[in-house]
Amino acid sequence: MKITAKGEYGVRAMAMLARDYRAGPIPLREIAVREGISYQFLEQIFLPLRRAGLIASVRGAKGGYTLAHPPEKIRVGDIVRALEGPIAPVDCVAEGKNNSCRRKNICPTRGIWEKLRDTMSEVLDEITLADVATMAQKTSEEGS
Amino acid sequence: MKITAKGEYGVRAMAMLARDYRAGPIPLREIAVREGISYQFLEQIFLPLRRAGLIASVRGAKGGYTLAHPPEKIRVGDIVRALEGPIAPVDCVAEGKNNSCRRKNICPTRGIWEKLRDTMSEVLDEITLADVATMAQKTSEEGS
DNA sequence: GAAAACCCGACTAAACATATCGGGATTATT
DNA sequence: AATAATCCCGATATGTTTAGTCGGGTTTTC
Repeated sequence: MKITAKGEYGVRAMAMLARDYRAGPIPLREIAVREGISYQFLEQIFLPLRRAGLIASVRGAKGGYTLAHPPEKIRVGDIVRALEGPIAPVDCVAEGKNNSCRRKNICPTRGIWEKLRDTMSEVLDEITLADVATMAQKTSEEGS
Repeated sequence: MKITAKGEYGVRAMAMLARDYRAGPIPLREIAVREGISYQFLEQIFLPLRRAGLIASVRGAKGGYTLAHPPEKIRVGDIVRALEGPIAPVDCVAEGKNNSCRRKNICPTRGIWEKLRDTMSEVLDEITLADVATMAQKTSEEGS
């Protein structure tokens, strides 16, 4: 019932891009150092994020990555889906895979997983990167 | 973001025990056959369920398993926790592991996972085995 | 005492997660 | 034009987890 390191790192990295939005592209190496994540592993994470249209890249010297949209337009659910695939507690109720399970009509537990899937999606789609930035703000104030 | 086969099979098997509650102990072999699950794998699943006090076993010939409590007293969340451990999308916010993460106060993403964890717990704890039996009833009526 | 059933640790093959490696392509700066 | 910074990306390696098997034990009924 866990997301992978890719998902976790991806959300953290995107949160950083959100914080520094409009500051020009940030090189991946810097993100890796600041978050304490392997540079080469982060590369693997940013590839699908770019292909999903969540980030934009600038190649060459002085290049790096920026959010492809303002933070309030990017939902945590988008990031998780790009890195982990469709949200689903069990395969047979995966988002976008409707009606494929042949036991659909006789499976007594299907309803559980559908409800769980929908709730998980809702939570992750309700939270945008702008919200994450705000939450971080609040947390560090409390923390001091 | 998926539960394992143990969790899925466990919930299915418990749903069957709920349906046949008060019919005397059901042998594991029968459950395995009826659900199409390997008998030896099911054994591995029923051990933690018993240790968690969710099922009662009767040894010897004519033995088998029954729910340890009425279906309406057993929550799907109990089953999942017994088989998968604490509910948590990431380790650092695992149920029962409060305050252990040292980045707790500076982590901008912690709030996401806490909210997701709480919502997942709520959903799974809201559904009892009695509800699952009812849902199955409804589903098969629609299906025909 | 034989058969039915639970009990339970140890093992294994395959899949998955978490990286690392090696090099190529693009662009800013000098 | 050369250099350095940076993204691009397939292949490989390593470790862990999952899903399932094996082999034997214990308890109880008939």
